[in-house]
Amino acid sequence: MEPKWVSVKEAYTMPVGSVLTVRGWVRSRRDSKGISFIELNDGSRFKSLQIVVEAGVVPEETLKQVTTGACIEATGVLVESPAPKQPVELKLQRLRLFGAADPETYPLQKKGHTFEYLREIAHLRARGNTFGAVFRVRHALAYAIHQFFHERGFYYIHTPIITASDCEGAGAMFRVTTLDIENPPRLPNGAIDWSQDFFGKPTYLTVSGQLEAEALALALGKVYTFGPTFRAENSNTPRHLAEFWMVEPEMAFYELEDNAQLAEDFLKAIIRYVLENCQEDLEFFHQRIDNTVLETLEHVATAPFERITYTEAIQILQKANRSWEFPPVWGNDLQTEHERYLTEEAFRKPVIVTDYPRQIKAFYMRLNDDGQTVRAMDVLVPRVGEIIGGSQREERYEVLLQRIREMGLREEDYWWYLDLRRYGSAPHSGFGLGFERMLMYITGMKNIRDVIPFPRTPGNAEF
RNA sequence: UCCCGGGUAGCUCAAUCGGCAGAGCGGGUGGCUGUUAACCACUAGGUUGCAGGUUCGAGUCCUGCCCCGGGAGCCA
Repeated sequence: MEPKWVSVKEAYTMPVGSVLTVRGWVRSRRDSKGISFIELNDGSRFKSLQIVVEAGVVPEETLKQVTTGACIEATGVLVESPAPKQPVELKLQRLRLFGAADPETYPLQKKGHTFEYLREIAHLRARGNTFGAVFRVRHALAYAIHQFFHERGFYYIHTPIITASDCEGAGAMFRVTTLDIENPPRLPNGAIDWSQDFFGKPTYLTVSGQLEAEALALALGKVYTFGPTFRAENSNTPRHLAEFWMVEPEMAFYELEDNAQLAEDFLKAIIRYVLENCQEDLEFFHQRIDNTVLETLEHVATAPFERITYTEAIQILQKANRSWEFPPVWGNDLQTEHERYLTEEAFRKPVIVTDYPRQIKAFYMRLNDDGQTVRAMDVLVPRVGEIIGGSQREERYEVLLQRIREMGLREEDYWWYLDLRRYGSAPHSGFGLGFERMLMYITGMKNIRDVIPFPRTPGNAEF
């Protein structure tokens, strides 16, 4: 009978004496006289499995090809390791080479590389410690998000990727077209005739599924989306991507306070899940990437978030004994330096800021009775800044219509969105979480391009 | 898009005032009975981002462009 093929992760749980087969990629090989050691990693966990090759077990020509990056199958007996660095190791009986990796050209070395360099070889970087850990945590976080909402009675819905509304105010959009851009059909006046395009009108990649999610929330009660989102802004920062993933819950009958409470419970729950299920990877991030990660996560998972209004935030900033590049003034949006001060210095924990001036927020946010502020909320966290943005939505038809008009938006583009207020309207709220920003926060990674497998940024769509 | 900083061997970096382009790691060869970023010896490896200019002479100075990073804006 063939020995059982197991993952490295499974191998570590099997009893000494088991005969088994593992398959994976060689991290390194160390030779001594008459004995070789292979570090084999298959991505199933952070730790590799040490394979011991005694003289004569493998032909020398084969062993020579077992270099960093090569893919092999190893069959042998699990034995206790005499060395302290690993409890068990695999004493090799049979080796099969799936794919060699020419050491003269293989771009990954045993030793560390800069993240900038690894971005140029994104197709290979997941084979290293850091990116293997990032992508395992990425999976765990996605799973935790679905689990959180499912357990609370939310439905996972899918909103369109292609949209015709270009006026949500969330930034520049990517156009989607099948027209011949060298020679588009034109109207008599020379303008491009979009009625001949695939959808009969100009279309774009979505910047948010929120408006459609509201429609579903006003039928199913509690829903959420978790999908790709696109922004064509020429943003060149460690916190922005042109293509990123966003989680957007939307709840009927939730007011702003319920929304904020959900956001806090949500962040705490998904952090707790990762703390409990990704210990080995998190320890790596703590040791090698950011030595504050573990305390920060433990703290956020337990300590209550701070809640202040925008007006209170401005007062705190104005009283702060320090100089600002942009002095805080009521009516202006909070600058990055302001957000960082609030969350990193004033409170040293996540802060939920609510009730922003109406002029600086989107048309769909519910107007407060003061007529000056809207029921918006941003969740700010140390180092990353704004990680969640949300609001209670304006459910009053007349007020919403007036807001659309005063923002200079075209009423006819929002006919169905207004319909939701015309027929069976209800108070409702929701928010958006930047999935990659959450991953940055959890892993301590400093650049958003290093928490997504193949980042899309201005000038870069390789891979 | 704006403001800074950078681009030299496969990788990470050094090169004084403008004067012979170097090191560590990685690779190759050999050695070493249990290694852990193994170790020891030897060895190969260069269009100094691209295009011009100044100069007896440019990695170094000047101009333009490209790319990368940090900060800002926009936002999640």
